[in-house]
Amino acid sequence: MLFTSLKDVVNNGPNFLPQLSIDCVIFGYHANQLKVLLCQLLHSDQYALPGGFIGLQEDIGDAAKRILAERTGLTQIYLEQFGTFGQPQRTDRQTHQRTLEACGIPYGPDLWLLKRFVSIGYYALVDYQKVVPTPDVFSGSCAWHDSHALPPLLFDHAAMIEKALDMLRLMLDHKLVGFNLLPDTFTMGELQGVYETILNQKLQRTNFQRKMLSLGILERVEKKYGGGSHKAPYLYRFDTKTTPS
Amino acid sequence: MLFTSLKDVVNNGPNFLPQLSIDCVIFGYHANQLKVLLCQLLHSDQYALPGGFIGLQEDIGDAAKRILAERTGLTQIYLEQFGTFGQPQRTDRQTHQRTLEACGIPYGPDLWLLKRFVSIGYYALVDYQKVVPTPDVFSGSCAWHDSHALPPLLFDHAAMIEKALDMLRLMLDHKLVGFNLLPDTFTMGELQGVYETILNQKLQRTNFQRKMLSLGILERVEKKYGGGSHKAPYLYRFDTKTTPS
DNA sequence: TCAAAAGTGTTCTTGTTACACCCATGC
DNA sequence: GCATGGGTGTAACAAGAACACTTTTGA
Repeated sequence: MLFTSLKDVVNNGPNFLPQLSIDCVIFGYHANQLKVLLCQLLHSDQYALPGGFIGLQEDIGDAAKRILAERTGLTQIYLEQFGTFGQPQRTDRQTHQRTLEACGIPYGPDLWLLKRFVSIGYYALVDYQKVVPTPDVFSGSCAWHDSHALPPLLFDHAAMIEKALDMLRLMLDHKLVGFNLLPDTFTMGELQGVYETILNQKLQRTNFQRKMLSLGILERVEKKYGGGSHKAPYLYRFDTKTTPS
Repeated sequence: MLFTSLKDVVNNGPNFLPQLSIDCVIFGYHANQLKVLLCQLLHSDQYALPGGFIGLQEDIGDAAKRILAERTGLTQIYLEQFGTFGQPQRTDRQTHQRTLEACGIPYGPDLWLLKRFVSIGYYALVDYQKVVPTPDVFSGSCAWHDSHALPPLLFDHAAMIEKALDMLRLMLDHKLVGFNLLPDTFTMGELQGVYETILNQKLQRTNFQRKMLSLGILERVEKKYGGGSHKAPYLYRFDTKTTPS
C-alpha cells in the first residue's frame, strides 16, 4: 500500500478504515535541540505531522510503522502510542478542500477525506542523522523543526505535540528511552544534552554521569579523540536499543 | 442518544462513527479488593467491558462519559484514556452473530456491527457504593468482579484491563488519584488499603500516613466512632475530587 | 603551561525505612 | 486492664545535590 499521488490517495478511501487516521510525532535531536519532523502542506503555509490512514486489515501499530518508514526511511524505530484525539471539530473540511482545489483534483461533497476524523497519536524517537525526510502526497516538503519554534500547525497538531512531549517526559523517568535519539555510540555529554533538552532543565554533570552508569546498561567503548583542547570523552553504547514494550 | 433494545442499536449503525468503539474499565474498591464492572453478554458465558459507540458529532470523551453514566448512574467521574486497541483480529464476527441469532434479530452479512472495530480504552475510578450497575443492550447483567478473579472475557478485554491497571499504577505515583475510589470521607486505613490493593504490596502504616498528610491535600474532618474496640480513626476528605487533566 | 572538558571522590542534605512509643476505645 | 487499631517521634540508612579535585587533551 504505497501511494504516489494525492489523487491516488483520494480515490482509495474505501481501502482505509473510515474516519480514522494516525499522526506521528517524530522526535530527533540535533544541535542541542529537540526536533520534530513536519510536512509543509501543498499550497499552504501550514505544517502537519506525518500521518496516514489504516488499511482495512492492517494493525494500527503496523500502520504507524509504515508511515514512519515512508517519511524517514527507517524501520526498527522506537514507537509508542500516546493518545487518541477525537473532538468532533478537530478537523475541518476547508483545509483539505483548498488543497484539492489547488491541485485540480475533482471531488464530491461526500468525499471520505472531508469527513470528521479521529486520530491515533504515536511518537517516535529516531537518530536524527539516519533520517531521510520524505514528503507525503499532501505535502511539498518534509523537514525538521525545533520543538521550541514550531510553525503554524494543522488542526490540533500543536496539542498533539504537547501531549507527546508530556508522555515522553513521563517515560524518561521510568524507562531508558533517551538513547534512541542518539547514534549507536555517544558521549555522556551528548546524552546529558538529550535529557536537559527534553526536561528543559540543567542537570548536574557529575551526578548525571554517576546515575546513568549506576544503571549498568551503558557499555564503555573507547575514547573519542579529535574535537577540542580537552580530555577525550569515552564513547558509550546502549545495547538493547529500540525496545518498546 | 439512548437505546432501549439491541434491535434499536443494530438499526442505528449509520448514526455512529464506523468501526470505532469505546470500552471502559470501571474500577471500584470494596472489601479490600479492586473491582471491575463487567457485563455478562446475552446468551453467553462471556463477560465484556461496558462499551459503546460514538455519535457522528460526539466528542470521544463525552461518549465515554455517556457510557459510564448509563452503566453506573454516575456523572462527574474520574476518567482517563489509556490506549487504543486496533489489531485487525481483535474482534470476531461470530460472537455478535451468535447473540443476534439467539435474540432473533435479523441481520445481513454487511451489518456494521460485524465489521472490524478499533476500540478506545478509558478507565474510570468510582465510589463503589454510589454505583447502580445497569446492563446495556448486549448484556443480561452488569456486576462487579474482583480484578484478581476475572471471568472469561470477550475479545481482548482481558488485555485492556491489564493495560488499564498498568496505567493506573503509573498514575498512582504521579497524581493523587486513589481518593476517587473512596467515599467522600474515609479513614487513613481505608486509603492505605486502596494503595496496597492497586500496587499489590504491603505499605508501612506509619510512613504512609505521614506521606499522605505531607502532601497537604487531606482535610481532617472528625473522628469516626463506633466499629471495634480501638481508638477511633480520623476521617479525611479530599477536596479537589474528580479532577483529571 | 594553561584553559577546557571529562571523570572521580567527598561532604552535606534530604527523604525513606524501620521501629519504638503513646493514645483512645470497647470488652 | 488489656487487646486492638490509630497517631506521633526518632534513629538508621539510602539517595540526591553541591562542590572540590584530578586527568587528559590541543593550543
